[in-house]
Amino acid sequence: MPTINDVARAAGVSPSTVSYVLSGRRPISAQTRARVQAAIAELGFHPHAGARALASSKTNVLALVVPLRVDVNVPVIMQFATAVVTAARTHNHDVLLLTKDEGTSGLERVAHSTMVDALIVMDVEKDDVRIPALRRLKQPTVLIGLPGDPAGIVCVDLDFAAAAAETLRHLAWHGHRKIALVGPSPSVYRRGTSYAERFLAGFTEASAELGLETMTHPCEPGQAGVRECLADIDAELPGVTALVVHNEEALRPLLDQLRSAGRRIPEDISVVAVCPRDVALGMPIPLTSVDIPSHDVGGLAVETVMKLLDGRHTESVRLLPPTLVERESCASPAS
Amino acid sequence: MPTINDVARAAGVSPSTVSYVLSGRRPISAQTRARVQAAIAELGFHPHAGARALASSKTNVLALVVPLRVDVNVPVIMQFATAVVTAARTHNHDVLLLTKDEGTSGLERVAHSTMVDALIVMDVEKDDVRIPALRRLKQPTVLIGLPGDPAGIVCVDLDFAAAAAETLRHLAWHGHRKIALVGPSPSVYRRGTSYAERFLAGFTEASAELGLETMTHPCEPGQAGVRECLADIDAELPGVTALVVHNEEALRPLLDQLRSAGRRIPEDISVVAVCPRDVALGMPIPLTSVDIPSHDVGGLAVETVMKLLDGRHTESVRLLPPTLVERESCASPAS
DNA sequence: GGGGGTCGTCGAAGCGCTTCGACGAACGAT
DNA sequence: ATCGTTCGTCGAAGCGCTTCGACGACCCCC
Repeated sequence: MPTINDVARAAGVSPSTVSYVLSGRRPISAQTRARVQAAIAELGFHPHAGARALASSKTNVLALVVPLRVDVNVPVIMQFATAVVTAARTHNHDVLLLTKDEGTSGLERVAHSTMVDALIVMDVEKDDVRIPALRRLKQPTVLIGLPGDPAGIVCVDLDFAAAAAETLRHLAWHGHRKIALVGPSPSVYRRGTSYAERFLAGFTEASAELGLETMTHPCEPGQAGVRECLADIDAELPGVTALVVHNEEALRPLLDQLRSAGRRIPEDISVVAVCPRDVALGMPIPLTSVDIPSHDVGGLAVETVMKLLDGRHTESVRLLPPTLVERESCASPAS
Repeated sequence: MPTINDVARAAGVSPSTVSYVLSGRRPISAQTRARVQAAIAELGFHPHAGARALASSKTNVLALVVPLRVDVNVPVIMQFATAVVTAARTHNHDVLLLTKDEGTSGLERVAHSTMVDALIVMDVEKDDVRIPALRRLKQPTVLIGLPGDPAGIVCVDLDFAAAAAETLRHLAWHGHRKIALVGPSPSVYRRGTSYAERFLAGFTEASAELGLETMTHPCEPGQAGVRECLADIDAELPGVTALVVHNEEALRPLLDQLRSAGRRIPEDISVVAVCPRDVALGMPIPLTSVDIPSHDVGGLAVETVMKLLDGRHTESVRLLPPTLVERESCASPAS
């Protein structure tokens, strides 16, 4: 592996000049620059990342903390991750992958040992134990999600409360008055997962504002969970004409269940999903849905981190507005 | 951030002694070690990763290259990734996430700049353009998959040829003679994806050995693709009594399709899937399947990398034997 | 035509760690 | 007692890069 000294010698300049060619931090004459660049190309020189980090205190690496639980939506996580990696590369950064199960100590390890310049943390809970630790780090951090107390930490996410309101507005506009929310599994609520609570709160509030008759029900995974959930809904809110489904895994069995009960969509019951676009499109009937824009959120997280890294100011909480797209799962109730 | 010098001062020893306490590369008296460790704990010292990498030429970081295509099985990839990260951590390594779309240059970038000690590359194709580049790197590499010419590179994977044979043996044992393979989408074959070809070859060979009447058919994603695939199969191999499905995405629509055509599983038609265990279990009927042990393969990849890193020898191709587990989707044909 | 700037380049220091050689002390064997 | 070892520790060199201050050369303006 050639070093910067080899390049300098080959180009007949000093190592510092090579460095300045690379960084552009000082003016270098066109001829010199050309010679240096030729030498770099010829020798196949790549600066040593460790040496660079040591000298400049910059690693050009971001940490990305992903959950690896199974009850959480794998494709969504994957979309976030690829969005983050792709966006990071456009800013000349690489991504170090951490799993949530290392908890606080994992964050501290990579931060204290200066392996990364900044962190992006997914799957945030309401009273996330990692938050106090994150506040103490010298590296900037961006959360994907919204903890109970976001003070001192920058957060980005979809505006789930607005998303909930959006689904209800749409259904109300179609004329629905009795609407049930099929939520995530109870374990998600139990963990205090941020997006679940925000969606629930938005749903309840919008329901009151619109004067609707609604109920909410978590939904265990699997056929059995869905069956039970639907039964409870029918018992508690008889004559329900629309379902808002904020549970990607339940979606499929739920549609199956409705079909085998002879309830047609949208003739007998309307459904609005909250899920990634491709999931909504991959169902037997294309579902009217509020998109979960993993890609945008991931990209925004990276942009925000970059802003923080070069000291620019940024708002501390940034919630993306939801967009509902109409497909084929909503109609006016038969009445 | 305290440095090794701060620790040395606090413990009343020289920096090199602290280093030897950390690395254990020279004997240190119990008292000294205790004092040093106390100082480390008190100051919250973490060695600077860059400095360490520079001095020792070891980064304790692995690169993991994942595909980010959409036609490829997201949950499987995610399982690989988490298995790799988890296993890497047990060896005190972290994982840098690269996407396949950076191609050869991404590999060269992280390798030449000494960001990683070794690489693990997923989603290998038969004539993968990255292979020659990988051979040239000074860092050891482990492929998950099997290229056409694996010379000079270590590979680990499930033995897909054996897996195919296993499915046929099982179905033959049940008395099936007419069996069709529902394969991955044509684009997967077109790309020369290693596992698809190996499964196909194993299927064809075992079919001949067992004297079965079989056919194979790729399957486009989506309901339409499945419908077409089934129609072709019925046309080409009338009276087919069993299906081997090597296409995770097609699985669900395929079952739907069979059901709505009034073909019961396993009474009218048997199905063996090749997919991760949880996918097989998540279907309306628990499917008899050959497990794709992402977790084991990921773990094995890391173990292999570690072996290479400390100079131990390792076989150049390691294929895990498949295991078929019986569930409820196979029975003897009505005859 | 001399003073003040800017431009382009160099040299040296230093980032925080590992590692090698050296060296005194302690110890067992003769 | 003496010599050779092993044990435990230290000092210094160096890993490859960035960055700061310095310094000619050159240009512009009064």
